[in-house]
Amino acid sequence: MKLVISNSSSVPIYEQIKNAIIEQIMSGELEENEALPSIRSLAQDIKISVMTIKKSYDELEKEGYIISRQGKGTFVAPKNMELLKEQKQKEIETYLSKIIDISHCYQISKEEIIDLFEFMYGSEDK
Amino acid sequence: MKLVISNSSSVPIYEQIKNAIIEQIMSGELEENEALPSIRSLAQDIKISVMTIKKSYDELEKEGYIISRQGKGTFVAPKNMELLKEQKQKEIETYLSKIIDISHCYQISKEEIIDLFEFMYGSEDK
DNA sequence: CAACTGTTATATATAGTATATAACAGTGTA
DNA sequence: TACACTGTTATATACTATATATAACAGTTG
Repeated sequence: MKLVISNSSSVPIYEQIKNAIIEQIMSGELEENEALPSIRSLAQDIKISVMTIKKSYDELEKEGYIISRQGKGTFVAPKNMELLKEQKQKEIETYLSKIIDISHCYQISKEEIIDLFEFMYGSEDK
Repeated sequence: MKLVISNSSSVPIYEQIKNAIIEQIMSGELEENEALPSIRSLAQDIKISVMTIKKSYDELEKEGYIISRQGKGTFVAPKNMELLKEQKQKEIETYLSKIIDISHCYQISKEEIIDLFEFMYGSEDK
């Protein structure tokens, strides 16, 4: 499993791992029922404490992305991705609404924001 | 001074105070050179530690919104339009960054978001 | 001097994050 | 059965951010 973790980021390591795994599940890189690396092997692989991996896996399980079975391993859960995507779309709408409020207030054009968005979209680390 | 502070919020209290004051400065509710409440009186008013108010004021001063004078008090800094613009720009960037994180994580394309933005931009009340 | 301002220092407490180590428990296989 | 994997739970330590409390210090004004 490929994971790029930054310990200088303000985003906690366990959350970086969590997000990276969600991303891989959403992209299909990790398929339904596929086994994730064991917490010990992943911990050793990316030089992170076992307990930190455990925390990531715990939250992923609580949110329904994966399923852990003692003695067997951890697996990608079957999931309705369309529903998840729609939920996240609503979250995006909330942020867009705030941006629109500000831009109206300060007469910032639609195009300016789209330009900024495209610039940031391209330059942000994945 | 009216301030609504939630101690259950994940946003630190000192930051809630900071944001509330910035908002009042930008809306004109607090005018240039107007005196802010003293750290002790504000602390007593909203039942918050003096040091927490101090931290809010310190950051506001460091960012150029207010000016503190030992023995005299704390005052709204002369308005700097560039500063205000930059503040709003940063706010927009924060929201865009969150949107980009989600879109990367959930495989939502740049175009989908731009389409959604343009639709919302046009249909929102002004 | 008294009563306000802000400033600085010290100490304590709690929560979140991260680590290390150890023991416990379930699964599969030689 | 013994072993080598899984995940689980518990304990301890450490660092940081946040928040509080208290005290002393310093400048301004009446």
